[in-house]
Amino acid sequence: MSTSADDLRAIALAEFATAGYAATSLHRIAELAGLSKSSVLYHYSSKETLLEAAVAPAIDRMTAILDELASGPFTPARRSAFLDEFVDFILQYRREVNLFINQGPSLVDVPVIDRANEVVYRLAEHFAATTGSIEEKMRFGIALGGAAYTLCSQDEFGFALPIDETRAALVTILTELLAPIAVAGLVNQE
Amino acid sequence: MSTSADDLRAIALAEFATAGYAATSLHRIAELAGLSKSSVLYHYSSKETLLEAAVAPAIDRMTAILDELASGPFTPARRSAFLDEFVDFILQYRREVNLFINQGPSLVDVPVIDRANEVVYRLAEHFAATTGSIEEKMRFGIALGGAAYTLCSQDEFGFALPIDETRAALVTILTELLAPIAVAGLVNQE
DNA sequence: ACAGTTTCTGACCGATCGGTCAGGTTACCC
DNA sequence: GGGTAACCTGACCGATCGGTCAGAAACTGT
Repeated sequence: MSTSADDLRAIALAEFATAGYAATSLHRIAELAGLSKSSVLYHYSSKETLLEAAVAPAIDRMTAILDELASGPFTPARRSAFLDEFVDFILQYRREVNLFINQGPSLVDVPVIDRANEVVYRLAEHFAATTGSIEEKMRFGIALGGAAYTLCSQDEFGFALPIDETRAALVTILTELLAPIAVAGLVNQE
Repeated sequence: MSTSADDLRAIALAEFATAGYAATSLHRIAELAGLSKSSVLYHYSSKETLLEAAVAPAIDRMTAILDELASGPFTPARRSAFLDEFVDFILQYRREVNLFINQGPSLVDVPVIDRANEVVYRLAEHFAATTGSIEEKMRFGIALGGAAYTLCSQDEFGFALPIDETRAALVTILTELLAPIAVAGLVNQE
């Protein structure tokens, strides 16, 4: 609600994504926000709560996209629309996605990360279903992990690429990567 | 030299790659090796030394591949041979590569990681040169980050895919992803 | 001006971190 | 068997971690 709480959320998200959850101390977050550590713990009762607040919107958004996707047949038109939505999602929530991809496995005991891992699993399930070959699984993994890596390393290297050009390139590359999977999911051809 | 030192190196590498360098304590490594924390510090004088021992072979190998690549013109035959070598490298050193990709930016103060980041930069330079478009940069990033993600999440999910099939799929996908860049690097066509 | 609520802070706590050190244990060599 | 070097350990250190708590400071409505 207050600006301090929102500031803390944004700062924590950026630090968690770039430096890592374990490597980011509450003192560091407080320092960046111009507050004391106690104030951080006033707005968020624990470090874990802060992580949850930081990543929950991204999980909710991705869940909504998946629900919408599961509500009807996977026609080519829907496939294309989904890819656009997915790219927008990755662009808007690149820090959160990077956090899930890079630190998800090492934060399994945190409930909100489990929710995120479930969403990733649902997404993988939709693309590769149960009959996915090894190459299909790898195409999906490379697309997801690769997109997350490239987008967040932009932050880390300090410069920001023009967003519309980035989006167009991402749609091109992901469409190319996932095309065989999407076709197989639609007509299940060998 | 001794088996303890090698065991520690292997255990530390696996833990650093999956749980993260900051999140892995010397006590944890010692526990997995069946030793005391003091014994770990007997074989490696610090946690940073242990990290260096764990990742140095991968950096040396990648440096050698890049030196060889820079020693002559980038003919199609060399391009194909390089891709094979590169895929073998990623497969053999998947834990190290995953560590560089995921934690490189957050470990900039560690000298050996700086060496790794330099190697990644040399690699990127070779592919995208100075004229690389945004899409070319992203193709390279997705290939590298995506391959590292898919290979290491295999470890994390507990099962290992057949290696020859994995290698074949990886060559196919990376060739497809990097083809436009390699061609541009050779003849610099628009 | 007053009371009440929100926001913020420093002092403090137990736990764990990486690292040091003195000394015990094992293995090898003559 | 004695010496010696390699290996291993528990006790300990200062620093930092996440988190608690009592209370100061600032803002609110009346």
